[in-house]
Amino acid sequence: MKKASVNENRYAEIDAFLQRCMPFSEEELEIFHSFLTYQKFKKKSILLQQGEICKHESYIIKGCARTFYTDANGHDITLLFAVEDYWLGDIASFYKKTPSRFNIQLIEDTELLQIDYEAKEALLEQLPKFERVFRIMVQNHLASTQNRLVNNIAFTAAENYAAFLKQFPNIPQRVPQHYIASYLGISPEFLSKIRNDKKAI
Amino acid sequence: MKKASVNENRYAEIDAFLQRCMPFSEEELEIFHSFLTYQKFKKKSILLQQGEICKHESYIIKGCARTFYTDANGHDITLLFAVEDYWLGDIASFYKKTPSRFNIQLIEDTELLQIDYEAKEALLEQLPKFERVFRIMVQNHLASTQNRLVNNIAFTAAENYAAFLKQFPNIPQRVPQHYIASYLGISPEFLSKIRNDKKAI
DNA sequence: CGAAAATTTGACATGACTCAACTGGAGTGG
DNA sequence: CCACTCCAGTTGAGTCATGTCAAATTTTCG
Repeated sequence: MKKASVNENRYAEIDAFLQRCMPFSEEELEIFHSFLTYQKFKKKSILLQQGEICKHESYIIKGCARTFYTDANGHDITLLFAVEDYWLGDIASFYKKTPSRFNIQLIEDTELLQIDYEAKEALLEQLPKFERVFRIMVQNHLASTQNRLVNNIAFTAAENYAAFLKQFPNIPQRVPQHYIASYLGISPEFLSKIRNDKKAI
Repeated sequence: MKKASVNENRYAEIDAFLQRCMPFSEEELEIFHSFLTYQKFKKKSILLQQGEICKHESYIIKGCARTFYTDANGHDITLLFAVEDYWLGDIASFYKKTPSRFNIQLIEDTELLQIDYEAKEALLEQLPKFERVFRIMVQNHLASTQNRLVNNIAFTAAENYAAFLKQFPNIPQRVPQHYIASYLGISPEFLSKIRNDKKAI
């Protein structure tokens, strides 16, 4: 009895996520759940490695991860810090089965709900409504990536850092500072100096 | 007779565009066409102004445009050069009816097929297959925006310029050089210097 | 507690910007 | 069709933002 209720809870957040896009019946949600796999991973696990095919899209129930690109000199560029209620994956790799452009690494112990390509296609076949859910998700992701691109070009590192703190006030407590530098596209040393300058004012 | 065939031709490219996503019947295509509006615009027209609501998504049959953000200092950042077979719009503004983040300006006389919000929703209602088409379009757009973000951070301006020439070999003949600088996120003077250095080698 | 990792700090190097002056071509009105 | 203007592109000097490298310090975690 108790166990069953724990298992149901597993889907509470993702169901709420869906309902924010459009209404779903209990039955539809249950079909949806049947395509998902629940997985726990330890902190520092690599969920996806640059160059490999991205096999899953993953919804974060609990935990924290970052998606990043490693360039030829071994420098990272962080594309995303993902926490509860975010999705992880390299969309291009997942759909085209091309080598992934990014790494995904867990920053905390993390619980995921995963869906693989075949399951996702089957879900979309059975419940075409989900096309719209995923379209909306991607649209939002695109809009925020466009904003980042513009900000990165238009503003100084200090301005971008201030905007980051405002937009993600809870991220700095959860991720090391040099990852934030890598998100902003600056060196860790320079971020340290920015923080110091700010304190002085 | 002749006129009819000209009108049909109007849809040749966009139909091919769709068929590259998934198969469509003649009938489905005709329904699709019925939601589109054909429009011609003069060079230098402003299709969308930052701050206004984006009322249409526009497919380019013929012509050239750029999407750009103007920052507080009046500097432009070009997000996209769009030519034949591209779509234009500010996706966030279009769906959420929020003020547009970007300007869209035509660089050449341009022929478009446009769809507005109501028409798009009606199309999706009538032919839910289109959810998938638009999802795929947005996914591709997201993937290329992610790549741009990474390149912008990871590479020097000279490297990004070389990559741009490789990826879009025909754009430089169609758009002024300072727009390319604005796409790369550098000053026009600096692009000029990069070009000069390159010649010297 | 000790080792390893993260952060800070400072000196120096460099990529990219600004400003101003100059050149050259394209469009326009007389 | 010429003369004029205006905008795009180039060039150079000086400056600023940010990077690199190395060393010192602090924090984290086994």
